[in-house]
Amino acid sequence: MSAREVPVPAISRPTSKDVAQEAGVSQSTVSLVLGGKWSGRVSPATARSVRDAAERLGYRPNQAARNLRLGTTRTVLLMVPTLTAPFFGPVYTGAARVAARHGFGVVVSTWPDDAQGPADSPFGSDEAIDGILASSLAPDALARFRGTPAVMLDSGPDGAVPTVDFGVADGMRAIARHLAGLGHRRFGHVAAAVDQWTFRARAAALATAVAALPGGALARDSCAIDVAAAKDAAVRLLSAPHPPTVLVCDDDLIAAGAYKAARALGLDVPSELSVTGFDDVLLATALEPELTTVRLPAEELGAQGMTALLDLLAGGRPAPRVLPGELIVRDSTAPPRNRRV
Amino acid sequence: MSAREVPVPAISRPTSKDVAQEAGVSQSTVSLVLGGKWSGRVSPATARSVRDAAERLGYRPNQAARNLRLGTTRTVLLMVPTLTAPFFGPVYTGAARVAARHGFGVVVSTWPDDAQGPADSPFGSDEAIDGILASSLAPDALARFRGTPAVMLDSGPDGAVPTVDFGVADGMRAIARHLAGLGHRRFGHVAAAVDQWTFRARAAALATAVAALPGGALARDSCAIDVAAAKDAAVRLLSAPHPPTVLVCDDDLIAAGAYKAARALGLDVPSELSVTGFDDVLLATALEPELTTVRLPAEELGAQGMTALLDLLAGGRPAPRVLPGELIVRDSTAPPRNRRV
DNA sequence: CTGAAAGCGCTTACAG
DNA sequence: CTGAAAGCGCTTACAG
Repeated sequence: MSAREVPVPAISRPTSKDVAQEAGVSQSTVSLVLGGKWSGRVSPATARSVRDAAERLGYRPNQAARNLRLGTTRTVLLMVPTLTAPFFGPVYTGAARVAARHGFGVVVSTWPDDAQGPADSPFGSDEAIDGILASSLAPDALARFRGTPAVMLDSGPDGAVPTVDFGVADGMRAIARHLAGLGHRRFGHVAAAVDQWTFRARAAALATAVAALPGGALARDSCAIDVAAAKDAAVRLLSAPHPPTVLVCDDDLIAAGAYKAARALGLDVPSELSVTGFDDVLLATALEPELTTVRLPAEELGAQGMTALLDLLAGGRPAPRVLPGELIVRDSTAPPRNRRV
Repeated sequence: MSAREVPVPAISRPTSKDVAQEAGVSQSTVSLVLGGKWSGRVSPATARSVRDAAERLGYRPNQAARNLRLGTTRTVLLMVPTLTAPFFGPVYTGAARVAARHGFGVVVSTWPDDAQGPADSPFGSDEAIDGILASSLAPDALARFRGTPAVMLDSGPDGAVPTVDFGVADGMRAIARHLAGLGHRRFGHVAAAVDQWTFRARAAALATAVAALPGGALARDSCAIDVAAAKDAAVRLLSAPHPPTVLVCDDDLIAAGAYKAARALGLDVPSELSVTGFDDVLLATALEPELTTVRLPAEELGAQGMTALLDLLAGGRPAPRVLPGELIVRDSTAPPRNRRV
């Protein structure tokens, strides 16, 4: 060994060419075999030797080359309003599970708070995606993505784009029915002050249900999806001349705020005030008393949405889907009791 | 127009070749200009005309081609134990924010529950990543990624891999100090039954702090990070002959379980039992009374981790970082009161 | 200051 | 049943 020897080349991953050489076949054969398109075109013996060679070398295809050749990225963008709300973790999980099964990856992006320039686009590798899954977006948030195959989640029916939604109206009706059955007539709606289809649908369903109830009355106040803001809104509702006997909340987190309002006002839940939530996130069972709410299958939303998007990408025309919510009765609802006004 | 005309080609995105033609220059010039490497090599006038042409055509470079040529994917994998825990949303958010600023995307993967075969690998596009950010993992979970640049988050110091951690021991000491100052001597530790560095560090710090306290006594029970399991563990601790006057919980969710145990046993928090949490997730202020806990800067963990990984990818050797937690005193802790045993 | 050419690693007609 | 060749859209030496 002399000091003059050539520098060792950097270790690099084996390519299909290396596998071909190792197996003593051509690159085409390797591609056919490893791509699963060999039957009837390559002899079983050759196929086996290719597989063995690939295994020996630890070969893994270069995705960038594959993508370039195929004109696809096998990556999908999931766009959500925020990742800090406990609701979106499961949505991602469901979407990623289905995607992985088809060799797709999922990148998440949160919708930028401000309409920043495209230079500050939420995803660095701009446009390196095959499709987009947009969840719980404001009305025309999708506008700037025209051209990219998209499926909308939890954003309401749309003529132009395939959708997957929750049956929130049914869920709200189930709450109203449960409460009416308990004897409630004076409802307070602590609504989320968020311009999304799902909240408009909840408000409309509740209003209709209460209106259909003999003697039914509904007061509404709205707030950000935030414990402190919800507490304030609930206090306002409960301080009215003829206060509601139940607070129907648009979200479990808002219900937590309603609990605080009740406590501040010296009202026991549920004997003096019933409270309901929506979503059934972890918080619902962490609260005391445990919260009556509507369970929304968030993971299923992600999974079904991804299934629809994959279908769309394959040239299909997926039908709109609605996933039913489920009323979960726990300990925060009870018959109303007369209360000093 | 005859019925024989050739079918219109599918609309396809413009390439750098199209831009070159539009601007009347070569593809090389386009690449130089758009890649920002033109100064001193291309005349300002030419550069301008290239930019204009790109703008007119709405050109956006094909990432797959770029990746193939450059041998990089500009994608990083964030691996977390679960996405349903409220802690990881912010970690992702912080990581993605820094990544986007450098033109990188972030794919998330949850560590598979079971050691499934590589065929069922968590990420579909196996290996289409430049690096990996692994958060809160069990000891040798990273083993199968040897070869890929990695940074470990919240997994404890490691000789081989750059790390970013929380100062959990300091946080636990701050809790112990706060409690000791209030007069507590009999501590109960509701520990997370999870084999992660962070929990071992918390347990060790608490044990040391209590041992250093004159008259200090510590009992420990452990449970899954789950409200119901935590309640059971707390009940066990509180049913001992000389029960603790405070329950130090490894997680805010566990603290919620402790609240339930207190309620079931008829103990008022904080007058008859103090409770502390860890993390400061949303739940901490949703509970009644609001929880004294240690805030862990989760988003900052993601951001610092990504910064370290980018540094590593650029050939640097990032130093280990420790992010301090902050004791947040709320209403769940008070001086102990004698209690019938 | 600018262009022609090579090559990243795949997949897929096409020829044999 | 198998191989040689083209080409996806970039970037970067290299020549001029």
